[in-house]
Parts: sequence; C-alpha cells; structure tokens
Amino acid sequence: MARPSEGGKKERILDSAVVEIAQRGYHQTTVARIAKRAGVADGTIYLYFKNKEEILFSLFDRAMGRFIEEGRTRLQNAASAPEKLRQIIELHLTLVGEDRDQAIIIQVELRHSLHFMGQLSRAQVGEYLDIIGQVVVQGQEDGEFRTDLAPVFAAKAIFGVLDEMATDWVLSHRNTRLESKAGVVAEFVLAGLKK
Amino acid sequence: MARPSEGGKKERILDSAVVEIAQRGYHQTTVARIAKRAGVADGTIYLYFKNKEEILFSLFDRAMGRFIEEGRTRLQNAASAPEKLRQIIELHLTLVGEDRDQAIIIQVELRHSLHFMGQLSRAQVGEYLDIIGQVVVQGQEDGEFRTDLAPVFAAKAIFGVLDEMATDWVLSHRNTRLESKAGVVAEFVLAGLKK
DNA sequence: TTCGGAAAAATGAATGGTCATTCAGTATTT
DNA sequence: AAATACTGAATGACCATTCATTTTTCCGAA
Repeated sequence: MARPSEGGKKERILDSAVVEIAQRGYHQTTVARIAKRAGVADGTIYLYFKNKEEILFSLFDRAMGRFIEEGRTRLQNAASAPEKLRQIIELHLTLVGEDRDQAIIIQVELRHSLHFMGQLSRAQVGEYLDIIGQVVVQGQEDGEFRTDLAPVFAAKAIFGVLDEMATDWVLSHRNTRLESKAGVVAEFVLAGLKK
Repeated sequence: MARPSEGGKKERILDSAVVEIAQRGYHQTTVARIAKRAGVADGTIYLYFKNKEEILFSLFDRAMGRFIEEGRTRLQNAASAPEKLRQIIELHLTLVGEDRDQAIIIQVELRHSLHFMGQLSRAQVGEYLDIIGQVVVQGQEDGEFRTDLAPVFAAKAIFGVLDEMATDWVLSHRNTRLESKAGVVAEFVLAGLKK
C-alpha cells in the first residue's frame, strides 16, 4: 500500500529546493536548508541527487517537461498558425505566472553560469524553440505569414519577447497576472509575422 | 606628473575580471585569480572595490554606460522613429557582439541572483528601456506606429528580442557576427509596430 | 639638486567561516 | 536476518577578506 513518502521524497526535495532557492538564491541556499525543509537528513539528499547542482538540473527538467508536454497538447486544439501561436503565448505566460517561486527559478536562478546554460539550451530549450518554429513554418506554408523571416529566427524572437515579459514580471513586485499580457504579446508578434 | 598606473589600475582589475569571469564563471573565479591576471596583490583589489560583488556591479556600470551614452548619440543622427529604432538595434547588437568575454558577462554572469538582478534592473536598464520607449512614443506621435501598444510594453518587447539574439549568440559557438542580425530584427520589430 | 621622512599605495600570508559531501552507524522494510 | 533506506556528525577543501609590514611617492628644507 502506498507508503506516504514513497516516490514522493524526491519530489518533496525538489519542491523544497524551489522555495529555498527562490528565497535566497542558489548559492546562498545550503543543502542542509533544503533537507530541513523537506524533512529529511542532509545525507538523504545524496541518495536522490549526485550533488547540489543536479538539483538545479532536475528543476529545469521538471519545468521544461511541463512546457513541452502542455505545449504539444494545446497545439492539437488549434488549427491555424496564428491560433497556435496565441495558444503557445498564453500557455507560456500562464505556466510561468502560476507560481512566483518557480518563476524565479526559471527566469533567474537557472541561468547561473555559461557552463550551466550551455547544457540547458542544447537540450529542451531547443525542443521548445522547435515547436514554435514549426508553427511559423506552417504559417508560412498556409500563406498567412511572411516568408522572408527564417523560422528559426522568428522562434527566437518570439521566445525573446515572452522571456522578457516573464523576467520583468518576476523582478517587478507588482501584483499583476502575467498572463494578462498574452493579448498584447500575441498582437505584437503576429503583426511582425503576418504578410 | 602622470604616474603610469594612475587611474588605470582599477581599469586593469576590471579588464582582468572580465576575462576570468567569462572563462570560469563568477563563482568559480577567485579574487586571487583576478589579482594575478591584473598583476596586483590580492589585497590591492580591496583598495578599489569593497568586495567581490562590487566588481560585478562595476562591470555592469561600465557596460551600461556605453550603451546609454552611445545610444543617445546615435539618436541625434536619426530623424524618424523607424530610423532611430534601426540605430538602436544595430548599436545594441554591435556593442554586445564586439567582445565575446564582455558579452558573456552581460548576458549570463550579471544575471546571477534575484537580489543582484533586482538592483540592476531598477538602475540603468530602466534608463535604457526609457530611451527605446521614447522612440516608440515619437513614432506614435508622428503617426508612423500603431497607438494601441503601450510604449513601455513595446520597449520591453524590443529589448526582449535583442536580448535573446545576444544570449543565443553567446551560447552558440558559431563564428557569426552578431550585428549581422540587425536587419532582420529591425524588420520584424518594425512590422510589429507599424500602422 | 638632494635628502629625509611622512603619507599613500601596495603587498601577501594568515585567518576564520562556510558548506558540500561522506560514511559509519541506526532504523525500517521485506 | 538480509537488504534497503535513512541519518547527521565529522571532515576537509575552499577562498573572501584583513592587516601588519614593506615599498613607493611626494614635497619642503637645506
């Protein structure tokens, strides 16, 4: 029968890490603090993670997984490229805006070092950009989007806008909802893409 | 009479910091290494900087200073809002693309922690965004840009695109010139803004 | 022009605090 | 009673920062 902590311990550690790291930053966060919040011993962390940095990697995986999975799902409920783009934009801002601590991790703490970012960007960020890029391709094939912009470029540009909105939201202490920006972002981006 | 190192020692320390931090990241870079590269003793660093973090702040100031100063200059040589925007875009990408080590600092290492970024963004980044925003305002007043986008939003969106191009360039190890993207960026952004 | 010594600048070895990580031992599950 | 999971005190490496000492600069007096 489901022991209460079974399998959930790793998740609990990750959840604790989000809170602690969001509050004090990765480098000020000690493994001991994460352990304490998770209600486990310091050493237990190392049964689940090779080292402290791997906790960050796991947080990234978990977050990107959601983006990609939900992104793919949403695209199936939209036909036209502009509509798909709207969906992606809304999803992106909704997911980031859902949880401020998590957003701090994604927008700030995961971008620590060149070494670290290099690894991240190759992996799932590339996949995410691909998804956006393919929507652009569709839009071009359907004759809705201009064809003088390379899809790869367009994808990065769109991501750049979304990322900036997200970072700005995290840094500003206002109490707005991030996804309220989805409308304007879509209008700006679509105007830039349309024929 | 001009002592040879007068005033130049602080600059030398900053230059060394750029190289070292770009190579190994801020947290892996020891004060001792920076000192060694600059050809001074460890303790000398503390005659010029309160602590290690202040070196990062100084690097940021130095970089942003260039952006803002040159930005203002360029705007005087351009009349129309679209032309001004082109100038800013080209300048931004040129300045970042000029020096890879410096770019690593700007795009990655300066974004270490929430605490750190919070301080940065209020200060000069805000000033930079203002400059862009004012060009948007002009474009709207001149009847060249649509008026349904808030200038503050537009400025962030434009910055987001530029920032993403810059980060992408830093992370990719390709040997392209960053400013070669200026044309497409301008076309995309202007299409998004124009009536 | 030179000298002396005070002020300023620079040095770098020593200090102290901080954690990530380990692992011998304990508890729990099968 | 073996295997598995967990514990947390101890270890050891690391490095920012300090400060007693040394070196260099400055400048007035001779």
